[in-house]
Amino acid sequence: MDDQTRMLASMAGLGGLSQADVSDPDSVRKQQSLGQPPQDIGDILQQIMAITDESLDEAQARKHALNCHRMKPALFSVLCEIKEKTVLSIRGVQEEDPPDPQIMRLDNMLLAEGVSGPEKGGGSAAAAAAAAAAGGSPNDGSIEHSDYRAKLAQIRQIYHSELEKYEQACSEFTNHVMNLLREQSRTRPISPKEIERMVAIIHRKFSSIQMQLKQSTCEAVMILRSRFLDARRKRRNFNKQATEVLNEYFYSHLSNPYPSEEAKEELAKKCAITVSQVSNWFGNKRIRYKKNIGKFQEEANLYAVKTAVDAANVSAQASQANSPATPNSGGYPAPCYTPDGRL
DNA sequence: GGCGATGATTGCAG
DNA sequence: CTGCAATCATCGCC
Repeated sequence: MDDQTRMLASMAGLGGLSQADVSDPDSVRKQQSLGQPPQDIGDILQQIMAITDESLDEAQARKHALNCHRMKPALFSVLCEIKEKTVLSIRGVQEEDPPDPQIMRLDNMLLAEGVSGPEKGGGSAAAAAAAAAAGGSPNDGSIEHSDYRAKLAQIRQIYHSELEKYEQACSEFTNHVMNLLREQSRTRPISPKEIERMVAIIHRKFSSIQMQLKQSTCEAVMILRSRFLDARRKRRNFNKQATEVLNEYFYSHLSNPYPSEEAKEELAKKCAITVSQVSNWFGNKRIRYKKNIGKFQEEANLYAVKTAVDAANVSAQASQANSPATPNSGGYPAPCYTPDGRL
């Protein structure tokens, strides 16, 4: 016990004590017994600060001297002994870290979105499923789809390159620390278990950084999805032919512009849009027509003429003049040719 | 960029 | 559920 104390005391003042002092522990004891500290703390600090002014060679020489010190093996064994005792208490603190549920959630989502999974298939499958769920129109679906995939691939690429960078940095840092610890284990006792623990700590730190990366990647994917799959955002005007077909039907049924389910299906097929899009169109058209008949007058006349011509063609073929196809009783007011555009 | 047109959504009534 | 009315969000022209 007394020997150990003496040795530790010498160790503590090693930097500041001369070789003679160290080799004579009694001198330290004498100092202590007189109520004086082994060495003034200011001196020690000065010594430490002085190290930064030393050249690397000097430091190396000092280190070498320390390693070759004749007291070194003895001190080392004492430190090992003390370490052995303290490690026992540390061991209890060690916790087995279970897989973080948040990381698992993020991983699952990235996998489902095809960001972290295999290169092909996953992403497009997810996009296809999402597009199907959104009920995208068949005509522009492929364009949207490829655009979505391109963006997703971009996110995927950034994610993987960042992940690789983090992993590389992690392993580099781990190696560096391990080398440092191995180097230090020559002068102080460091068990493999401790190195392992340090590596685990480093990995935990890096995995928390990775989690941030995963989190922001998930956010990016969510934003992408909402941008591309929100039907309102991906609105495309119907093509000219589709609008013409719909308008033709609307103005030729102005008295009752409510297509039956069959008529809607027929129109949907003709226009290459969905039935609900046909319903939307008619809903919008009715309300907008009613709100401002004047504005639609020209259009209405155009289609009235068109249907009349069509009807005339049909009747000419039948060698019979029929009435126009526009019945007009009890429905929306039909347009007329007033110069001020009012009815 | 402003602005009207237009397809989609939402909330409500019947 | 359907239709209406208001509103949103984007398109496309100037």
